[in-house]
Amino acid sequence: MGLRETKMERTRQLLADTAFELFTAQGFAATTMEQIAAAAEVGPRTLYRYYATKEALLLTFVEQRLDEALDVLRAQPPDMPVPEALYKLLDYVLRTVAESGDRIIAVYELAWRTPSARAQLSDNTSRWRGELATEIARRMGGRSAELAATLASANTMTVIEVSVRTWVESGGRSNMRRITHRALELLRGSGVPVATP
Amino acid sequence: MGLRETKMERTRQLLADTAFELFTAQGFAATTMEQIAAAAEVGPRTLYRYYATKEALLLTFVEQRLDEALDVLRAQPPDMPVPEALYKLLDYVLRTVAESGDRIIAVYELAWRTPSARAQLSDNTSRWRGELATEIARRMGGRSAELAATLASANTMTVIEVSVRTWVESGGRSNMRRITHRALELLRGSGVPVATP
DNA sequence: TCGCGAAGTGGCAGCCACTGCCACATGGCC
DNA sequence: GGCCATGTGGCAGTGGCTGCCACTTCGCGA
Repeated sequence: MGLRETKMERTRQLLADTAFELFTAQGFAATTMEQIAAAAEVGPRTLYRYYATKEALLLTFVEQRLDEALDVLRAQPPDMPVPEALYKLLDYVLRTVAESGDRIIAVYELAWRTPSARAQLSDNTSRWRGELATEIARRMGGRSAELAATLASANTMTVIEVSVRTWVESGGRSNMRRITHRALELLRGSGVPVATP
Repeated sequence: MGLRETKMERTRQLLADTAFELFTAQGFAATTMEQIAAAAEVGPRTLYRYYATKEALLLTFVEQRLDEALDVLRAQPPDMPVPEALYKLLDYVLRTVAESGDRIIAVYELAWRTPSARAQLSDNTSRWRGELATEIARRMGGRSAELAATLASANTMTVIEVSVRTWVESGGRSNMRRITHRALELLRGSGVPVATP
C-alpha cells in the first residue's frame, strides 16, 4: 500500500471521527458539512469526495461492522451447515457490537432521532439483508433455495436488529445474547434454516 | 366534513397525482417541487404544507395502502386466532396491490431507482413493521409475547416484500399468491405465529 | 534523480430541497 | 354581514450537493 493510499485512509478515518464528535456535541442537523470539513482541515469539496452524503458520514461505522460480518460468513468453508455458518455470523456481530460499545450506542441514538439518517440506516440494512440472502442461497445450493434463503436472511437480520435495539435502549447494560438466544429458540422448527451453535 | 376539508382533501389528491405524472414522465430527480406546484396551480409553499418532502409525495400512495391494511387487522375481533387475523391482513394487502396494478409498479420502480426514495420506503416499512408488532403483541396478550410478536411481524413483512417484489419485477404478470403461499409454508412449524387461512 | 502523467485537493458558481416569517384571502360561525 | 380561525402564497435565506477547472502532490520509469 503506497503512501498515497495510507494518507487517504487516514483522512477518511479522521473525517468520520471528526464528524462523529461534532454530531454528538451539537446534534446531527445542527452540524454542517462545512464545519466538519473545517474541523478536519480539508476543503468542503474534498469531504464530499470521501463521503457522498452527511448520513454516510454518521453511518459508515455501523456499515463497516456489518460488512465485516458478511466477510466472516463468506470465509466459512462452503460445506459447513448453514445454521452453523449463520451462528458464526451472528456471534461476530454481537461480539463486535458489544466491543464497540459507546460509539455504536451513540450512532444508533443519533440515527433514530434523525429522519434522514434513520431512513438511510434502514436502506443499508435492507441492502445488507439482500447480500446475506445471496450468500445463504449459494450455500443452500440451487435456484429453488432462493425463497428459503431470503426468509432465513430476514430472520437473521431481525434477530440482530431486535438484539441490538434492546441493548442500545438499555444503554448497553442488558444482556444482548439472552435475547438473541430466546429469539433463535422461537424461530426453530420451521422449514427455514436458523442459526445454531 | 366541511367544504374546507373537502377542498383540502381534493388538493392533496391532486398534488400526489400531478407529482406522480411528472415523476413517471421525466423521472424523480429531474422533477422539481416548483414544477409540481406550478402544474397543480398552487404556490410552492403550499405544496410543502401538504407534503413535507418530495419522497413523501411519491410514496404516499403505497403508504396509504399499508396503513389501510393495518386498519383491517385492527378491525378483526380480538379473540380471532392470530394466524387467521394475519391472513386477513395479508389477503387485503395482496388484493389491493394487485388491484392498484400499474401505479404500484411505477411507484416501486421509481423508488428503487432513487436512493433517497428507496431509503424513505425502507423507513416507512420499518415503522409499519413496528406498528404491526404492537398490534400482534396486543392480540397475543402479555409482556412475554413481545418478542414473538416482533418476529411474527417481521415474518409477515418479509412475506409481503418478497411477494410484491417478484410481482413488480415481473411487470405484474407473475402469480403473487403462489409465492406468498410457498413462503408461508416454509415459515410454518416454529414457535412464531404464521398467517393461516 | 529528475520530470511527467495520474490522481487527489480545493475553490467557485450554481441548483434545488426545505424553512421561517409575514401579509393576504377565504371558509365557518355568530 | 362581520369576525376569527385557518389555509395560501411570496420572499429571503440556509445548507446539502454537484460540475467544472486550476493547482498540487505522489509514484514511476527513463
